[in-house]
Amino acid sequence: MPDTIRTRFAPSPTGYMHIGNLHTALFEWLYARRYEGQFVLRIEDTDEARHTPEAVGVIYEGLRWLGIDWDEGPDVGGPYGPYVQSERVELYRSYLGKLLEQGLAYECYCTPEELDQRREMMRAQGLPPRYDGRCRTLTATQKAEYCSAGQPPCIRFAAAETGTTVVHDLIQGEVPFENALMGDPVIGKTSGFPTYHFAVVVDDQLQEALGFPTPVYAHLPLILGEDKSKLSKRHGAVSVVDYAEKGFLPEAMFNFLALLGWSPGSTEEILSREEIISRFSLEACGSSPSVFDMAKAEWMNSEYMKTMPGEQLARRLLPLLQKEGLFEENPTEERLTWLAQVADLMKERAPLLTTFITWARYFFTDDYEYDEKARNKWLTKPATPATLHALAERLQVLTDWTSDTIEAEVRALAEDRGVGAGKVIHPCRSAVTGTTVGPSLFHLLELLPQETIIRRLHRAEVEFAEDRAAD
RNA sequence: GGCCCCAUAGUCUAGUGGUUAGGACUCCGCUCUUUCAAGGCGGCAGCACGGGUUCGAGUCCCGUUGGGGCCA
Repeated sequence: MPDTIRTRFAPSPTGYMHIGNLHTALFEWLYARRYEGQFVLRIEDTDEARHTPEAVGVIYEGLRWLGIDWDEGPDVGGPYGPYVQSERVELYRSYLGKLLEQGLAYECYCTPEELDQRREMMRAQGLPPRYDGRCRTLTATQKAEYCSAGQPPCIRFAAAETGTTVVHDLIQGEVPFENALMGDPVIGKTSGFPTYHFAVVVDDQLQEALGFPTPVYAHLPLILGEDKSKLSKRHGAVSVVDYAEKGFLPEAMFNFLALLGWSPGSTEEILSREEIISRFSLEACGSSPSVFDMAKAEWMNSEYMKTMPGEQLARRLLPLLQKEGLFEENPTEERLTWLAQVADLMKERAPLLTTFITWARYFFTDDYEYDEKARNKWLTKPATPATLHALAERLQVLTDWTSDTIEAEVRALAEDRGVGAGKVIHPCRSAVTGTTVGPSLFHLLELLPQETIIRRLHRAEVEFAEDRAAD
């Protein structure tokens, strides 16, 4: 075991960040933090065709969203830079050259068509389709011929043809590979770029050349979709921004992902970031893939929302509300305090920030729908318009707008009419919020301006009185 | 197709030879409340299969099946 743990996360900048990649990054980060080592970010963009600066930004954002920081990386630098592979091509080229010189690699002039054809033949014969190594033994004259024909070679590694290579993996155990089964892998493309595999190996092994111990691998199990196949785009939301946009709190996602493939060894489920770091270990990581269960992820998110102070929750809600046009761009301190009160009142219910906003819409606008249950069960009842009218008249004259005074009026009205309080409460809730569910009615009324409530009561009174007249 | 890894309820998992197999999500009841989408209480449901080893196997070994990964 090396004295200093160094873990590396090496994503390709593909323009979006998969939640499975984030899971991998999290575990590597946890391991580094647990043992006070370094977490290194390296961008693997040797696939020249597809890297853009924005795509690298997506990776940064995904990691930052979850609260993962890196000790070395393209933007922060570090002693073993550069940390973007495309900036290291000269380095890889020099290693390719070295291998060629030593006869450990050779130039291969086979065309993709020829290779395909031969693979097909081998398959037809029931043989494993692997490169037959024919270019290994090309003579100088043959090479010259190909060259003059203008055909650029790729470079292959002359792999051992017998024996077994054993890779030690901290999670998967000893993983032996039969050398005979593997063809000579391409390590340099015809374009002169190194292949992904070669670059990775050079980068990892370079640490050894620089006096670090041989890198040790730990292959984490993958995340699967609900149908148990590898999580991919067709499973719907898989990119990190999708979860952020859905309204997941990063701390909840952190907790949830940590528990996917790792267990603290107890029955605790809600664990803080610090607890997770201090209790993390590779031994406690499972080695079988696990399914991403959205229902449980939402449950965990709701747990975090419930325990979060309203003030803090309000800050998370604010940008989403503004985006929906439900909140002003430059709110006053007073308005933020009010939002915190709304958050406290509603946070028991919603599983996500977005559902919170949907469910709490009536706090921010008069523009909400009456849902089916509110209409059928209360609003269209014959007595309702009169009840709403009477309630509005009583509430209108209140000089002190608090849940207590409101409750007193509501109950007094019910008593006057000789009905249970529910006969006033339910129509009122339906009229003022458009729905039959929600928090304590008197507390929610208290948080809305008196005139807003009066207006909404009258509006519903008129609308449903007319409704019946039209029938 | 070859090689490797894995296998506890629908899902995430605890469990390292002797447990009534524990927890959580989901689902379903009941209950409280002015409502539930919240709270409280309860329930359904699991060691993939077949052989061994052992006094005794979820736990160890072999095979089968299934899933996943890597290679091509």
